[in-house]
Amino acid sequence: MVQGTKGGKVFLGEYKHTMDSKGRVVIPSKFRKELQQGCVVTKGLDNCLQILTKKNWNQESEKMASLPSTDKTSRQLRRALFSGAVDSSLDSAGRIQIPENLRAYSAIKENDDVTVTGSGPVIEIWATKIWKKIQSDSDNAFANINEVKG
Amino acid sequence: MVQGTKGGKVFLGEYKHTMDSKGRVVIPSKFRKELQQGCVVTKGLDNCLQILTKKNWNQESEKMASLPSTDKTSRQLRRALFSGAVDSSLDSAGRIQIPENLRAYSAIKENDDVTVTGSGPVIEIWATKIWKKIQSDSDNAFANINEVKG
DNA sequence: TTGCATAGTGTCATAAAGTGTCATATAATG
DNA sequence: CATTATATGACACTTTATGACACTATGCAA
Repeated sequence: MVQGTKGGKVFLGEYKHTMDSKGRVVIPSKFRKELQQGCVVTKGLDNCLQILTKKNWNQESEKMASLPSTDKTSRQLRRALFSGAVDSSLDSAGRIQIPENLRAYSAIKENDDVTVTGSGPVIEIWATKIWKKIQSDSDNAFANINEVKG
Repeated sequence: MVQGTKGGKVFLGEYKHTMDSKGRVVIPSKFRKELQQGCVVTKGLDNCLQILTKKNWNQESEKMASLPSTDKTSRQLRRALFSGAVDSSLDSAGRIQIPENLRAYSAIKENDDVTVTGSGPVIEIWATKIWKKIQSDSDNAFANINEVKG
């Protein structure tokens, strides 16, 4: 979804947190500066959530908004993109509120362990359970590539 | 039908409510500000209802009005748009009344579950039953695109 | 017309969800 | 180790959602 954001911030790293009893998740302090001006949370692949800076979101969504809604596929894309997104911002403690539908999508419940990762132009939020599985897959793929190359 | 509202409010998110016993539906608080000055409810495609801000409605209806009435599809679209539309507004509790004909169109009955979604320039109201189906279609279309894009 | 039924509107009380703030615990940094 | 920053939980507070109920308007039939 998000790609080729030339010159934009690159988010790196992996952080463990928990969702609090009110559905909030702490954003690692290293990521906060870029999100101070507001951010958008959307559904990502493999049940993760993505946090985009306002700037990245605008780039993505403007394409969508201008598609003709007479075309069925366009309508579907638009609905998926917009209905799965939320305007958000950090509170004074550096947290964001995850709305119900996105909590359901990501399978993160109150008090669950959450992994927040920097993934280049976007930040991803995972149920730690799911992240562990994905990570081992990714690591294997990475190892295999290096086997072949090296 | 509705598209390309550059710079206008972009509605985001998915909210679950019910229609009350009098045919009213709560509008999520995040959407209310833009509708305070009045709104228009129309029939949308795929059995949803759409809520447009006054501003968007004016833009749309002007486009429609200017379509050639020699073209059959244009005439049909125009009739559907205008005859299915109602001027409306939020009550003091943030709800709108859905008139009988639109309830029938959208298959939403008293006390039914309703899903309200932000879909960019417009707000859509769905019978939750129908939304669930539409959503999985939309999500699939969306996922496919992202797979391809990488 | 009067009375009745139905649909719609407005308001309130309660419940639920979300937000903000603070105190303490933990970790990071020099 | 001392200092600072960050994370977490607790709690108070605000906003929003929901259902109930009374009131108004409208149409229909006796």
